[in-house]
Amino acid sequence: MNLRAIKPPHETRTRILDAAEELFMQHGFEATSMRQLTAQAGANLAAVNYHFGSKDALIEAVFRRRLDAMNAARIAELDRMEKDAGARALSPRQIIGAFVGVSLRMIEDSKSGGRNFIRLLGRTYSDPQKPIRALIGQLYAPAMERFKAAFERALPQMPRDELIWRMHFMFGTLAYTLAATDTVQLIAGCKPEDRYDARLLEARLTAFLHAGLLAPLHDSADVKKAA
Amino acid sequence: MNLRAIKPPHETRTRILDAAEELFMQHGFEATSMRQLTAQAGANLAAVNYHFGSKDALIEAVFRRRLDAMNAARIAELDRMEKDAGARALSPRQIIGAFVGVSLRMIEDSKSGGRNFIRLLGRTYSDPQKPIRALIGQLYAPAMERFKAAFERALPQMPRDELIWRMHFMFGTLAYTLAATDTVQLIAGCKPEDRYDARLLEARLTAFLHAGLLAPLHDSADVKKAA
DNA sequence: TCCGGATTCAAACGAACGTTTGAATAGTAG
DNA sequence: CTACTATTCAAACGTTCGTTTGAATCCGGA
Repeated sequence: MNLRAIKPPHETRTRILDAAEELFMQHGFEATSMRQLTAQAGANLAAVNYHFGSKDALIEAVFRRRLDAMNAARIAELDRMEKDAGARALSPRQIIGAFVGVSLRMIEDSKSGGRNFIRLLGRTYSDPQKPIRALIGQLYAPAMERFKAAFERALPQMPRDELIWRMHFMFGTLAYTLAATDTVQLIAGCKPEDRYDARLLEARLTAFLHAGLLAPLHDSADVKKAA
Repeated sequence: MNLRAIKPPHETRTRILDAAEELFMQHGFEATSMRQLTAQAGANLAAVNYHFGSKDALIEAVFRRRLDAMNAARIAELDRMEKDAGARALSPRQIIGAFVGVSLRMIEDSKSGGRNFIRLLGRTYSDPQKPIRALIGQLYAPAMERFKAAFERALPQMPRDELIWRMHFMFGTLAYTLAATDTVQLIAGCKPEDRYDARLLEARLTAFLHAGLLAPLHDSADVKKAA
């Protein structure tokens, strides 16, 4: 009977995913042991292998649970804005907003544990393990294509390869900002209480990314000068 | 006798550091075992503990070997430029160039293994292990202070906290760019042969960072609109 | 009530980990 | 050559890891 969804909808499964999200974020994948993880989830050591098959499969499940929905939300916001705009092209600022807004709104929701996931995600973009990055890349691919197309339409005069690099830079800035919101204290003794004012952070980040995306094109003189 | 510096100047030590740099970059700290590491270095398994004391101490040594020199080079370049400028203030572009130039020049040098280190460094900024990030932060602190002061002089009209965040964003963009120069292929089927044209990358990155740093200040209307 | 699949549990497995040990070797100063 | 220190080496240590096993327990449907 696959009616498990009615009464306890994978209660243990969910608790394991939540615990994994938090511990993976705090300590990383390798440094989080199954014993530590199942203990935090209030489950038996064997529960992970029973419900997910292996630790690697659990890692994948942690990302699939949230990332599909996140990227679907991004694409939906883009669709909605394009429908509202009718024939007019979207502004770069709107497109950026659709991309970073989803992440930053999730960071505010400390209830459902979305914050843990966002920080975990930011870390994982540059994870040394190739299969993990491959998974992330695969889950991101559809949204990436969609946003690339939107930017190309909004910035028809920008060379294709330049746009790709600027998207790369923007993506990196977002990833790092999400992953290392505590590192900013290293730059300055920043008061930690306003670290998570997501609206202010969104305004700051959007202003930075927007300006970077629309930066004047470097000319070959710059390249020669840098040599 | 501590004349070891004449004939074989810590030959084994150096080989271990080189191997560690490469393997840590490829697989991360935890996923790199001492057996794998010493095998690649052509040394005995016990050599790491003999020369460094422990695996953690080796990790620290890997960063100390390069990071002190890197930040000294950054500060020296800043000093030189300020001396050349005399009473005039440095331009933001010059300061950015001093910061990213050192990293990007190191990525070209595939001979001494600097490239491995740069990519390893980019990854480590967002390493989940707190002591590792603390070490990096500590090694970076002097240069960070120096650059913050330089930016404050170049941009006296910019609010202090805004500048800190923009430095944070710039730092993140650089870190991610260094760490994930292969991820750009996920955005588009980028030809891998020009991935490491460091001069072109420096021009692109500098243009992006410069525009982001000088972005118009967001006003409170943006924040309200984003809500 | 009793059955049968789903889930939980305690216990154990073999493998791999970082580290330690004590003997063997290399290389130099006296 | 001898004595001594620095280094290398093979072997083993105890621990922890992810996973497996087989019995115990839960629980809805006949």
